[in-house]
Amino acid sequence: MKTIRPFTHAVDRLNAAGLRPTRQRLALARLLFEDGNRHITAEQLHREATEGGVKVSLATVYNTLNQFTEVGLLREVAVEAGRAYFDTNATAHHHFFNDDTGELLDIPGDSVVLSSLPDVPENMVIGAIDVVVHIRNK
Amino acid sequence: MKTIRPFTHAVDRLNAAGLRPTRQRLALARLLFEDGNRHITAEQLHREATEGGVKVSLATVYNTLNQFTEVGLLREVAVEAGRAYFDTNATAHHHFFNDDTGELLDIPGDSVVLSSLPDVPENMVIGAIDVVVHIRNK
DNA sequence: TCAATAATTTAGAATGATTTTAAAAAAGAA
DNA sequence: TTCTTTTTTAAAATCATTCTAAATTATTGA
Repeated sequence: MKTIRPFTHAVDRLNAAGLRPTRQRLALARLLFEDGNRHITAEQLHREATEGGVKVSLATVYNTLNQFTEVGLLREVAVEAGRAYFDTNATAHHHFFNDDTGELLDIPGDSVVLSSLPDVPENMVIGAIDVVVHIRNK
Repeated sequence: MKTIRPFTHAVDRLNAAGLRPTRQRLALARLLFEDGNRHITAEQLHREATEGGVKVSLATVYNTLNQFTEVGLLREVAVEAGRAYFDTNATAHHHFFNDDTGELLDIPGDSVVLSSLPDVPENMVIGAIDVVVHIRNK
């Protein structure tokens, strides 16, 4: 029996996105996508790559995260001024943010629902809607 | 006829918050609170003060915004990595963010309602809930 | 295969926002 | 006043991120 696993391989994702599968991009894509959903900063990903023996510069990590975001492989989440988080789940969903630890967490499924939407100012359209639920230790 | 206007005077706000009403804090409090709700960055407030003839350093503007936030006179809103916005409406409410202009706007009244809340992870409590509706020109 | 061309990576400099430092100035208490 | 504490400040330091220009790598076409 064979399970359908779209984009199992990093190289497929890159090809589908029209990005050349370079050594660095492949290695970063593997770290990002091969192990379920992740929430990560550029520094964190760079450290992880370096510790895993992948030689890649911090500038390339930034470039790559931004490129992946542009083509829709990642979503950038704003939770704190000063730090950018990237989420490997690019579909619409919301987040817990642990104010104590700085950890970002998906809010599962539809457990947050916006029951009404505001009137949007004249000549404007709604893009993304971000809900961040700040949590801390009891 | 006399309208009840709590905290009309900056000095009252500072006293109530236990902050010494220094020249700088008073001037900044007036700019922030005497003219309806505002959404402002440190740089913006510093420029406004300077242009208005108030001599205050950028470091003091940062200090003051952080102190006001600590005592609950302001609320910090995270909409974009890299820039901190401060909102003079410290009560629970939500925001439009204009991705084109970087302008932050209150969403009026109860026009956004969260109809259900997610289960919070073990031993954690919910703090603030931030809803940011990104908008852009049609 | 071998240039020629184009895209990518990189180290390091530059930028922008914010914080820290240590000293001077201002405020409150005695 | 004078003493003590708090606040302000300029300047340096820090942190995240982007830019630059050169070196490397990938792709294309003969």
